[in-house]
Amino acid sequence: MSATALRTHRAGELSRAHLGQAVRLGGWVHRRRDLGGLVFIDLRDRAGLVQLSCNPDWTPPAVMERAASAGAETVVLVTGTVALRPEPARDRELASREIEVHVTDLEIAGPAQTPAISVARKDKEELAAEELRLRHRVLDLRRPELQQNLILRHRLLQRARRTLTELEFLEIETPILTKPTPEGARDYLVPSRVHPGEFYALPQSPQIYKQLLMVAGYDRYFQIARCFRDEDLRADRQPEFTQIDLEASFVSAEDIQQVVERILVDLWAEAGVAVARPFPRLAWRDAMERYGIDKPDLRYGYEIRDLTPLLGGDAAPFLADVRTAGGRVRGLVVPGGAALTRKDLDALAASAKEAKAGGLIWARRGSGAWEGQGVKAAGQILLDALGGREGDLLLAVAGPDAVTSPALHAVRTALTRRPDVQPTQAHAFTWILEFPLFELDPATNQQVPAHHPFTAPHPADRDMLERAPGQARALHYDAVYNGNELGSGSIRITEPALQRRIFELLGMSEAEIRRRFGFLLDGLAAGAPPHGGFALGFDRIAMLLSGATSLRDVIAFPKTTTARALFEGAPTPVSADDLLSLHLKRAEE
RNA sequence: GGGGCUGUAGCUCAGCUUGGUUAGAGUGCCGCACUGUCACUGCGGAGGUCGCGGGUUCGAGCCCCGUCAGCCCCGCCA
Repeated sequence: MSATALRTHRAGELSRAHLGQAVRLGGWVHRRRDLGGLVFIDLRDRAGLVQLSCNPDWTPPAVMERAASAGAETVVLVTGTVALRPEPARDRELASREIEVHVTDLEIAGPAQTPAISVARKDKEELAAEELRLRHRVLDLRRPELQQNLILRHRLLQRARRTLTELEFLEIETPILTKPTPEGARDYLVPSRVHPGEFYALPQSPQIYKQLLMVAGYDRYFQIARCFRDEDLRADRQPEFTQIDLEASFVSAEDIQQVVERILVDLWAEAGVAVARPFPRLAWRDAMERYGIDKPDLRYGYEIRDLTPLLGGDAAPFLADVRTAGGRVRGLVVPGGAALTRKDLDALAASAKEAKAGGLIWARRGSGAWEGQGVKAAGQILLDALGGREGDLLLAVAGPDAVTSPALHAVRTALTRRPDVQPTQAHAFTWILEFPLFELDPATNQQVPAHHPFTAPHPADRDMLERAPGQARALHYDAVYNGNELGSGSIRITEPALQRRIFELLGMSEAEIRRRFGFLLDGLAAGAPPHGGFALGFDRIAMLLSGATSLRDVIAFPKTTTARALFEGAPTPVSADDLLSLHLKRAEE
């Protein structure tokens, strides 16, 4: 399969099975070892490395000379014979260790300047600075690690396509030049040349299109969709990213979860990891109560408990104050945690304070005696009530849930990162169900959709929409893996009247609803089947499965944290003529 | 929008704490030698606007201010 007009094999494919065969290879000079009379070259291609052996016994003088002069990263075309290496010289490092290629001809096909960053790193040689790696991206992409990441990414994409196709999903593309929609993030806008003053937007997701495909009767849709959001970036966030986007008709939330579980199990299998189904399910409220976060890492224990009812009348006065103010005291038990040093405790307290907690209360039981801070009186009662044993540590935070949840999540995360802490399982998937339909935007004190405005309310909470919208649950579910949100989905609103009412609750006028979402409402009015769907963050999945720590290591040409492309140099200023033809004028400062 | 870290040879870094002779190391690069190496080895050599601008000082890689770039985090990302 790898044979072409110019080569018979890939270098990395050669093995003992090819002994004695005449081969022709094309690849890059990874390393060269010139012993004077002998020259060895490690030849690299996407399949791996093979050693080329140039020896006057089988290599003509002119070829010896060319081999000796081929610098790192030069592209060479090689003719030779696969041979067994001399016994003591067999290298255990290379996949093709037992064999080498006796070179009879070698041409320089693509001379290379001395590489600005090294592709063939020595043992322990540090990676070049990321800025240089991005600037010289072709060289960085030659590194076997990045090649492995992108090869795995390819296999994951193909596996997702195969699974979805087996499940009778149709891959349908949707527009990239689309209509600005008031989703959460800022849009990337594209000016129209033929319509002065008008703009397309790049899609933040194909959300409305996929719902309209359901209305159009396509039943099950998927797309490996590129999405664009003009927001500030992180290690796990790029301005353009890829989702495995899907939608299906005549389904319940459970149906969608089955499909997503199947995809995730197949993707993890593709990466060599077996995971069991079904995934555990956790209501959003319970996740917040037990872990303080809507994407808990279930590889670890340290569940959060409500200590408020356990506090007797002798509780410290400030705890009583918290209680009367409607807050609670919540905490967790660290088995064996009494061994933590004062410095460890200070570090944990710092993470709680960074999450805006007033402070971290602790109590520990050493050999018989109780020590503590803030809850001296209550510590023993609490630990006893929680089943804490000698050597255990109690950590607690007081205040409203909005304070204690993030603080205890931060404490719990800090605990799990301690080197002596072992996860109880390697791969912990979970579903988070029944998210709230709305949440309060702290900046504007306005009701905003927790997910997006097309999410259906929970049928049991339908009457709460008017009475207490903040209490209403949604048919919205997230897939969570080891504390990472992999994706999000929901059952959608299909009644035009209800969809209209949701828009109103979000503060939109009739005219605004018409202008922004008229095409969706018209679609729903055309006979909409019940439907719902999901979107998986594919880059993040590829990152987790390849063991990378940044999305940039699973994307061929990524952007920097300021959304710049250092390799090709985008964005870039355009000429006055270009602006003019787009009817644009640069705003004066 | 805010906070933090980093920026010295092609690359990776030391030097900065406490300002003072000619800014070092490893690697890469160039030259010479070398017939079984595999991080080849040995000898020799070239290579620096110390990110950029300004300031303090007799004197700045080092101190101060500003700025640019990369990375990490908060806000933001339905």
